[in-house]
Amino acid sequence: MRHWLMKSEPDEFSFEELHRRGREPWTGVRNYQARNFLRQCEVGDLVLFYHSNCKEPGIVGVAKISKAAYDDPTQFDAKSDYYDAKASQEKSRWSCVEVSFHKTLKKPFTLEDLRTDKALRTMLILRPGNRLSVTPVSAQEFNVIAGA
DNA sequence: GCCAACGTTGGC
DNA sequence: GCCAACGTTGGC
Repeated sequence: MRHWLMKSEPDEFSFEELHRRGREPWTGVRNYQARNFLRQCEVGDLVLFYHSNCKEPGIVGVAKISKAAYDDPTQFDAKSDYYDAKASQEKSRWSCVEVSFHKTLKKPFTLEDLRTDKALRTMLILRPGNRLSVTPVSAQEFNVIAGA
């Protein structure tokens, strides 16, 4: 089993919203590196859910991959913000997964906490200019943040 | 709203 | 294939 970190702007889609809905297709990823990570996701993998672009950026909960990668339907939808004119049903460019609510952290693990913890120095999310919305996380890093 | 650090696009 | 221009992300 692998572990991941996924970013979302709470104004767009928050962890609380995922809690209410139970499960949600993770669509709209339009970066090749992030897409390739999505394609490596397997059912049962655990996901750190990170809130970005907000008052207190950080990890607020854990989600679980409930469906492995499939063609992101928003790429074919001309009305979608994520429409990609260069994609077609025959030539899909983008993938999505489905995530499910797993658990809420008792206390958010803030960006400041991430930077302070020596065991987390190597996390991709902390690299300057890292803007990937999906990144792999080691089991050790995962456990530091979300407990055993 | 600013700006650094990217990724993408397209002319050549 | 190079690279300048442009767009986006995300912390502050």
